[in-house]
Amino acid sequence: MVRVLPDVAAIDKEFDYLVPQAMAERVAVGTIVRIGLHGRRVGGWVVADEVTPTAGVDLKPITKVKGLGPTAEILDLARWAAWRFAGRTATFMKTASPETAVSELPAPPHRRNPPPEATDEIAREVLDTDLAVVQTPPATDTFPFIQAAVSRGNALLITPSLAEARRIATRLRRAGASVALVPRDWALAAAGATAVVGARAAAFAPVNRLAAIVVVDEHDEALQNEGSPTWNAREVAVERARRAGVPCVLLSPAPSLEAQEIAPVLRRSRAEERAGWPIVEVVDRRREDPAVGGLYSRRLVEVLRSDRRVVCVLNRKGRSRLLACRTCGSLVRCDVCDSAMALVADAVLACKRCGSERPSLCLDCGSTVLKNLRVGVTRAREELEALASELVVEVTGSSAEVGASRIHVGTEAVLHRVEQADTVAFLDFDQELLAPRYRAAEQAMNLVVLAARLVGGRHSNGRILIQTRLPRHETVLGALHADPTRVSAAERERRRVLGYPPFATIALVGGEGGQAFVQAMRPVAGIEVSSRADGCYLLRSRDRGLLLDALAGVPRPSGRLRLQIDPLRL
DNA sequence: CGGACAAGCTGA
DNA sequence: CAGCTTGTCCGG
Repeated sequence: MVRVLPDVAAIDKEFDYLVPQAMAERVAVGTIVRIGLHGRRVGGWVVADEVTPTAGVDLKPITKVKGLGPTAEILDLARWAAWRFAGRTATFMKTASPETAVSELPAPPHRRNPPPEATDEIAREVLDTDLAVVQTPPATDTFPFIQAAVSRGNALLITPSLAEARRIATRLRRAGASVALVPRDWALAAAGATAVVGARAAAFAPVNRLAAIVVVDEHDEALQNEGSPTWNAREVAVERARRAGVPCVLLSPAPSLEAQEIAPVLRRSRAEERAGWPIVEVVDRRREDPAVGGLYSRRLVEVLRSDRRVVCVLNRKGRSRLLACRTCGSLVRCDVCDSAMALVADAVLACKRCGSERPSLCLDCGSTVLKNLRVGVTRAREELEALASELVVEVTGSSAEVGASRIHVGTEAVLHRVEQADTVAFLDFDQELLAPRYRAAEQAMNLVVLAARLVGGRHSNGRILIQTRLPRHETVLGALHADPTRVSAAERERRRVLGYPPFATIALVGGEGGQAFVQAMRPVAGIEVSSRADGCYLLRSRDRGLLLDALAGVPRPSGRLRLQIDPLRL
């Protein structure tokens, strides 16, 4: 007899089933089975073996053995993740399971000509520690860390995107390693590939005799699930390594505050750090002639008319409007929280972050004449084309293929889609800096990292042009000095004071069942509860365990419930 | 989640 | 009161 966790999102319960004699051999903890539950057939995972019968229930047999599933260790990890991110164990078991049924494992691949010994000294060193965070400049190769991990035995390599995982897999195969790219090669990974590589979900992938974990671009927000549960592969990787007693290395050009809180950051010398970043030029928009819309500085036009391949970034996603004083050029910002303000009614400004209002006038010079600074990518493309007297291609998330054009303009997506450039120009960096999100400064730095990768380091004459009205902002200075710690230093204090992650844990409770859920939670000292304008509830505690235990202790009310732990957008 | 069953609503 | 909708409960 076994205990089974059904693969039904809304049922967070386990049920006991009989194992028919003919199936007994193929059933163990983790096995994926089919069961009859309340008149329907559903899938599920065996979560316990040789269970003693519960009195007073007549058991049904398992209908079918579908195939191999996650190991008992991964099941435990899934249970931990369900607590850590206030989700369901089944959600994580699904992430940990193969896409299509695996009835048996292939023969374990023998370690071919052992991968070359890692030559990088830091790379070998960090794999001798339990947990390391390494600041790797954007234009430097992180492959030595991957090699160092693989040289220790079977390694798990987690990247923000499958595309990046594929690149790493290809390089490792060339180096002679047997590589499983998950989710596709789940069976090979379970059988014992030397390297298991994949995106976020790889944090739950099977690895036979795990020896090390490397998280590439630990700061990348793609490592966190957007929807609920908002689980983060970095956190899962750290926990998995801890449980397995193997080293875990977190790599990033701009380590997140979350990573910095779990281990000290290892950095290279200033000279090496600087060499790995491109030259950054800051254009102070307050001093610029407001040419066409003020978005195109003289310096930008110069670059556009040169022979350099240029990528222009203009994030006009979202509805937020940005205003500036027509007289002195200052940005209209909230006098309470410093966030950008929008015109909500005739002559009334409202802050998008804290909601405070004031009459529409410039606090710097008193002028009441403000201008809307928002220009969309489509308009910008036409204007850039006119300025450059050359074809300019627009690139957005959905738009067609990237052309052979010398100049591209687009939203953030352009940084992912264009493969190489000589200059990346942020037409309106203030929109990133002042975005009404608590992580705005860090997110803006992440864009600079993407831009730096596109243009390469100092040696390749890569350049980044930042047009801003906030030239003293720590993100601008951080980019200018090739020093991302400036951003984290400023950000750390802000978040500590305001009680944001990683110094507090936040649970955003929404959905129709949200209110019932919050009310069912009895008040706990140390957990602060507030309701928001959008009907969601925000729970905050400086003590993560306290909040997570409290959340786990509340029975889920009927109706949809959206629980997000430390959402990235807040 | 989704089937079962109960309670509520409608029209002849 | 049949025939249908809506709501609540609970699964081995």
